[in-house]
Amino acid sequence: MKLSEGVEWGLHCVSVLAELPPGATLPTKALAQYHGLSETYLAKHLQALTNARIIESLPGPKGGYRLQRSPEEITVLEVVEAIDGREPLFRCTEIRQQGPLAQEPQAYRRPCGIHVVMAQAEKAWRDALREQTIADLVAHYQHDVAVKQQQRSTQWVTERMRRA
Amino acid sequence: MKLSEGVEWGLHCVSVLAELPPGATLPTKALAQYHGLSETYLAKHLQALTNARIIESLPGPKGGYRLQRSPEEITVLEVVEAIDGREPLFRCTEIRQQGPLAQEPQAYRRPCGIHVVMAQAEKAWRDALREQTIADLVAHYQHDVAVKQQQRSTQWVTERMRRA
DNA sequence: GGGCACCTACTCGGATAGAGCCTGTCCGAGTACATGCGG
DNA sequence: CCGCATGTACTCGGACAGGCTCTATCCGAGTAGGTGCCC
Repeated sequence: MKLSEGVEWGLHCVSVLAELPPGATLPTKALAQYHGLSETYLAKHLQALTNARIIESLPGPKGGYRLQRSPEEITVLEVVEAIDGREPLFRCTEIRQQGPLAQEPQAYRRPCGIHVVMAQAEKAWRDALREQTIADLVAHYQHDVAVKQQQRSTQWVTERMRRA
Repeated sequence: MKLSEGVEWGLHCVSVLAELPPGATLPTKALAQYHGLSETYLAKHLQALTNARIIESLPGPKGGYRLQRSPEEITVLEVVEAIDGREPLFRCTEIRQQGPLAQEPQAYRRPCGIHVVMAQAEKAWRDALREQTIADLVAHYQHDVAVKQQQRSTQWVTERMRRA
């Protein structure tokens, strides 16, 4: 089992969009070039982020993508779920109700113990992702990366962004 | 993303084996019938559990599977990793080092912030699974399921198990 | 000179093929017992 | 009657196809601006 690679792309791209001036947008082409990604495939994931109300798109020659909310209001979990889906990692198929020892359905009101354990672990995973926001990722980036490199990045983005 | 369905099978089967008398074994056929599963496909997962040193196999007509350690010493995480693999859910491909803004490799000594967040969440998930053992699952089962049903189950297994 | 209609270029959006992993299956290697024979 | 060799049935182990999701791509719908024409 592995997460979709698009999750990594989405988190990086949302982080880049978080550093844009208010209202400004950045087209798919620039976002793809920034990290050396496939433009067409990235477009698919940006579409998923749009459907999840995380980013919004402006069509047309001066169009592009920008955040729909402030970075503090977007959790990492939202981005992961938008791209990878909201279905649980572990899906209990209730095999305890199968086989020669199966009882009538009403005998299984108590949840399956294995299902409970897996759900608890999954909740811990989701909680950890929910505690971190895009703003935290940006702060981590600004703290770790050299100022000069950040200025290069800002200039590169500024040359390709479209103002509101 | 979803976990392999074999994880559910493996956890249920290991729980059944945990209730066997010491030294007794149960063949694949019985384990598959118990939950109404495909015998041949379940065999594949039991093989993975054998390679992971969780269960052990005795060949021959009186052969079968039994736990290699006591239920208290087998964590849920071990079973999950034995069947689903030990690779991390999120694999950072270091796309921050790609594109026109890439620096020399030595500039990336600090870990990627996104990678850190995903790894922390994954650790929370694994920790939660590591805290629970097969013995806990069995205890949950014995607490929730009616005694009469447990007796039916024990009898069914006893008729098909092989003594040491 | 000003306003308007048209055209072009660029962007996003959904629908369409290919690769890799999970699912499902089969047949062969090895073992314990039952059986029949020889002593 | 006892011991042994053989045959058989049953078990696990690894190698072999099919389906579905993720990966990757393309073309069409829509928009903003530029341009040329008309008033």
